[in-house]
Amino acid sequence: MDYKTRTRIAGILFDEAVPVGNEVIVLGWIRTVRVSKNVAFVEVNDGSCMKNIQGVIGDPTAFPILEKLGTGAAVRMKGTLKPSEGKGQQYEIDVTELDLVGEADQTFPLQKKRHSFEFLREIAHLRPRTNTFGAVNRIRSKLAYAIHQYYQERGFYYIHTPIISASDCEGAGNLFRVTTHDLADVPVADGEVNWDDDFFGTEAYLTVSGQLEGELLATALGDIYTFGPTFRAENSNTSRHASEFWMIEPEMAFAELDDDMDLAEDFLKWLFQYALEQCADDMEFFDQWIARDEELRKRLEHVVNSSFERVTYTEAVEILEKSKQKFEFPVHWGADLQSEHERYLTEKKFNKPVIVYNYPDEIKAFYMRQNDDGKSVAAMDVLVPGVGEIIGGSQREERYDVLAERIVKKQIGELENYGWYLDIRRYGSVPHAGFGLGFERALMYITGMANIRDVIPFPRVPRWAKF
RNA sequence: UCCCCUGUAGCUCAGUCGGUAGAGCAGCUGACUGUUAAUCAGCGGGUCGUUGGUUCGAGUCCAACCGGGGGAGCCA
Repeated sequence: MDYKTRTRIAGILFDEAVPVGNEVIVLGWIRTVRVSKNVAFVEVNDGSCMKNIQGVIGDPTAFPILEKLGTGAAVRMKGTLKPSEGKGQQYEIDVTELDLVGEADQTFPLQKKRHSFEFLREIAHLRPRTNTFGAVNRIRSKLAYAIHQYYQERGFYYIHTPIISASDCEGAGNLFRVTTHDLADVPVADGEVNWDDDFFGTEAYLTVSGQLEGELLATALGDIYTFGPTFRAENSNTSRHASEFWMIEPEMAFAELDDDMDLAEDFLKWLFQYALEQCADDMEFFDQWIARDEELRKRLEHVVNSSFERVTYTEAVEILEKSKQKFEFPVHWGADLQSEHERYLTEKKFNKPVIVYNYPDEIKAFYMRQNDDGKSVAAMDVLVPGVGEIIGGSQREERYDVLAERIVKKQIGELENYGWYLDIRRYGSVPHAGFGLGFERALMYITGMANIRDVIPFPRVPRWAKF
C-alpha cells in the first residue's frame, strides 16, 4: 500500500490544499462508521487538527471492507473532495478506495462518547486519540515552540543545564537520587554509604531547577533561558503537582526585580495571545467543552489586554486582613500565604493574574536579594485564577558578603560547597534576576484543564510511572 | 504525609431495613436512514477492589490493606 501520498485533514479543511473536485488521499484512524443499505459514512481523524473528515460511500455493498472497520481502525481513504450534502461539515470525500491499514476490534476501549479523565489516565497509551488529548497535545507542541520564539526574538540564548546534578545548593524540595550502587548491597564505609565508589564519585540527583547554572550563563551571555524537565520527589498528591514537569527559566543579567516582573507579565500575555490566535480551533474546543464557565477565551483576551495586578506582600496581607473573609488560617505579616489566601487575591479580589512581591526574608530562599528594609527580599510570585502559583522568581543576591552571610544564617550547608555559585559574585558581579514558569501550569490555565496529569502525555506522580 | 469522599458489567452509575445483581450507554445480530454522540428491535455480558470478621445469610455492617478523586502542606 502507498503511504507516501496523502493530504493532512488540516490542510484540506483550513489551507485549501486540495481544490474541490480533485482526488485526495487521507490516512488516519476511524472515529465512527455508519452503514446502511444505500449509503455509508466513515469519519476519519488524522491528528492534524480537531476535525474529522467524512467519507461518503454511495454503494456500501461494493465495499465489503466496511464489515471490518470499527472505531479505532487505521485506514487509507481515497476519493474526490466535494462540498458536503449534509449539515455539520463543509467538505466530504466521495470515496473510491477504502483500505484497512490496521484493524481495531471490538475491544478498543475508546467509545463514541465522553469518558472520564480518570479512566483515560489508565489508558494513557490510547487517550491521545481522543478529541481532548489531541487538542492538549497539539497545543502543548505549539506553545513549546512559541516559548522558544518569544525568547529567541528577544535576544535570549537557550542553554542546556544539567539534568543530573551533584549540587548541594539547589534546595527546592526532595530529590530523586541517581546511583549505580547495587541497592541490595550498598557499599558502606564507617557506617555510612560510600559515595566515593558511586558512578560520579559523589552523591548525585535529578535536578530540581536549572536556575543556579542559569545564573552562571546569564553572567556571560547576558540573557538566557532554559526549557527542560525538572524533578521533585515530593509526596504531593494534588491536581497541580507532578514529580516530573517542564519548566522555563529565564535569567537576565543587569536586571532588577521590576524587570523580572515586566518580563513575566509580557511573556505570559504573549503566550496567551499566541494560543488564542495560533491554536484557535483547539481553543474553541477547550472553551466549549472543558472550561467550566465557557468563558475561557474571553478571560484570556481580557488578561492580554489588561495589566497584571502588582501588590507587595505587605499590601497583600493588608488586603486579606481587611477582607472580612473567613480563612482557615489567619493572616499576619511574616506567615507564608496559604492557598486560600492566594485564591482570594487572584480569584475574588482581582479576578486576574496577580504578582505578589517583596516577601519576608524568613519564608524565602537564600539566593534572593535582601531589600534595604532588612526584613524582605526581592522575590515575586505570579498567581492566576484556578491554578494558583504559576511563576516564582526573584532578583538574585549579587553582593558576595551579603550572600555568604545568608548561606550561613539560613544554615543550608558549608560555605565551601557554594564555591562556584559565590565565585560569580567575586568576579564581575552584576545585578540579575529570573523566574521559573511551570509549563504544565501555564497549559492548565490556557486550556482550562483542571488536573496537571491531563496536560502532559504521560504524567509521573507518586505511585504512578506507567507507560 | 494529613483530612474528606469513593471502588458494583467494557464505560457512567443505581442498588431501600442485611435475604444471593439492575439501568443507560458501548458491544454483537437484524431492520431502517444523507447520516453525523444516528434511530428502532433483539441478544450476550458480573470473583460487587482484596483479605479477614460479625451473621442462618454480606454488594450492603465492622477492621486492615490496595486503588482512584477532591482538599491541605511542599512548590512550578
